[in-house]
Amino acid sequence: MYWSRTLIPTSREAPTDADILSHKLMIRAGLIRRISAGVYDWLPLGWRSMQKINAIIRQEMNAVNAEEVHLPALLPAELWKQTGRYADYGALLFKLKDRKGTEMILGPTHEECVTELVKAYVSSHKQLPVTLYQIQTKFRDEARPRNGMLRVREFFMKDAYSFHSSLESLNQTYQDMYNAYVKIFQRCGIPAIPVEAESGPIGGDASHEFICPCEAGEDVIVRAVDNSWAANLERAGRGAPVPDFSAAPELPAAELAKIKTPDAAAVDDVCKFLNIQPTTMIKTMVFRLGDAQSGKWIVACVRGDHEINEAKIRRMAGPVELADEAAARAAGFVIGYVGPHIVNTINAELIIDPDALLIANATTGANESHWHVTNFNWKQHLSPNVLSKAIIADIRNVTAADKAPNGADLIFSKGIELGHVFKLGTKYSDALGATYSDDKQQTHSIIMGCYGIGPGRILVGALETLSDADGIRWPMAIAPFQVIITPIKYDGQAKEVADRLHKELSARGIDVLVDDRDQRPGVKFKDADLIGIPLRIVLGDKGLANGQVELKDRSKKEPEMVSLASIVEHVSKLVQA
RNA sequence: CGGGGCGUAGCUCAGCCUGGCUAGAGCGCCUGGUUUGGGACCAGGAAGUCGCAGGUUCGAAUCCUGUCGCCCCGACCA
Repeated sequence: MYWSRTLIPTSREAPTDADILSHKLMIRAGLIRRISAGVYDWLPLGWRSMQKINAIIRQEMNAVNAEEVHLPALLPAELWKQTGRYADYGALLFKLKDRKGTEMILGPTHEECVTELVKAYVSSHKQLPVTLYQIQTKFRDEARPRNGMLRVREFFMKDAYSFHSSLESLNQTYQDMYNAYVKIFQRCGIPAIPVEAESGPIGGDASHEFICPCEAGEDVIVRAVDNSWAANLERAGRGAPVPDFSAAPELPAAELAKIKTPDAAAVDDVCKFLNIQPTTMIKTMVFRLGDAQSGKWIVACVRGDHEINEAKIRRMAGPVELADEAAARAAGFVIGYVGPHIVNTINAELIIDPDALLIANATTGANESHWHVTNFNWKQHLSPNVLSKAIIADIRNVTAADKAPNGADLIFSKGIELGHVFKLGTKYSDALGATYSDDKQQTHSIIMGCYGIGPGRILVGALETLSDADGIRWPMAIAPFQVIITPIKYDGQAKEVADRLHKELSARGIDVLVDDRDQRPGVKFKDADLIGIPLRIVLGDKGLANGQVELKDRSKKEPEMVSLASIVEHVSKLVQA
């Protein structure tokens, strides 16, 4: 391709609304253009990279016997109502109606759709396992699109779905996919760490995320310093075992002492006011499981310096949400000043984090506005009935004071979620009635797995982790062009040579861009660095007079001189490498 | 959804507070010339519904009201 014939709108300045590095570079290098919040055009350069990423994904999916399909983005809402996800996704779903008034949605993912497909045609264990995948645009009406291509409303996603008649088969495919993911990210040339992950609203019981570590990322991951273990913060468990109730301190009976704490609801405020440490406080939060009528209250307690992990509470208690403040107040919870002993008088499930259990003579809310209590002890101040039903469980985020399962210290870092593999089980096949008959004519729900990758995020991850002050540095495998030919002046012998090299390299399957613009050399060099093509061949009069051209690796400081006679061979080798 | 900020030329922004000539600059773009190995220079030029609607006023980019769009922070740590 010739620069003058395509559309590569580079710019010296990034728009002010671009915040993170990858976003600035994507705009400046002319990869994308925003058309609306969280919706982007892919320009030729960006699209070339996306296609290369997708090609790698396809190859690795095909290699593990996954077969590509194309499913519609426009889906009947009814299908989603059957699995309950129409409600679960809520405002995140793009909803619309057709001319007849039928409710439709734009698919944010395709479990329902693909399960429906398999249900229609698969009925025997002999047809299983089967794995289908697709790469296409998905839609989510994000509350706040942000960070350029990182959180968008329309985006590409590769999602694969596997269907099985046994857990062994699911586990095998899960492992194949996991391995395929490792290969995909390696081939794309970007770092990706597999971490244990929460399966989230998608359901299921086991999952891993692949995280590209970088500051722009929205996820927090926890790793052992010796790399023996890594997990999403949502999922990361305390290294130490969970004790039972007998671990609570035994103390001589003491009265709860009320202390006035005017306007000090937050732990930090109380500590400042009373001059105590957060580690001596019990933080109590109220959650709600289910709706207003049939639901129940959940009271969760952690040590004052710890953060409650809602995902952990959900995992053990069901789909809880932080209580609506007004509703909780109406029920008698003095939000801001709740103490665990509230469960003596209000019927609620009590969940206690082990570290909160171990505090002796704790300070906590008095269940009365602007009052706290001290000398709180679990065994003394909870009624025996409540005490016998209380649950001790890990319900907090791990901290730097915790250890990995093998005892190693922990490192916390941010990262971009590139991909996610889940074992789904039968959530969707149950809901939609996707079943098979086994060899004894018994009917079972098909067991499923699902495996997603965000190709756009691979691109973002590459820019975030590999760029330098001059611009992008594409890994060879996903570079929009592998070679850029920069004639100092596109004229005379340089023009002849540029055209010939373009032809010869292209014939070898190499993607070549010739900068044929009538620009000063400085402009061409700056642009070449900005768009980050891995190899640059510079054609200057002096070199050509001696049968030499200059070869510059984007990631190296100095260029090398190569004879014109051998440049095609030389470059071909570098591209293949 | 809550809070904050911003919409003026393709891009970055000034002008607005305190209303008043024909709405400006830099980059980019077009023409001509000089240049040509790391974002050149000279001369000339094109390009703006000042987001949109309404209002106040003799007069609105500027003040008021509404509305749309965009960006940032927050949206569980009581």
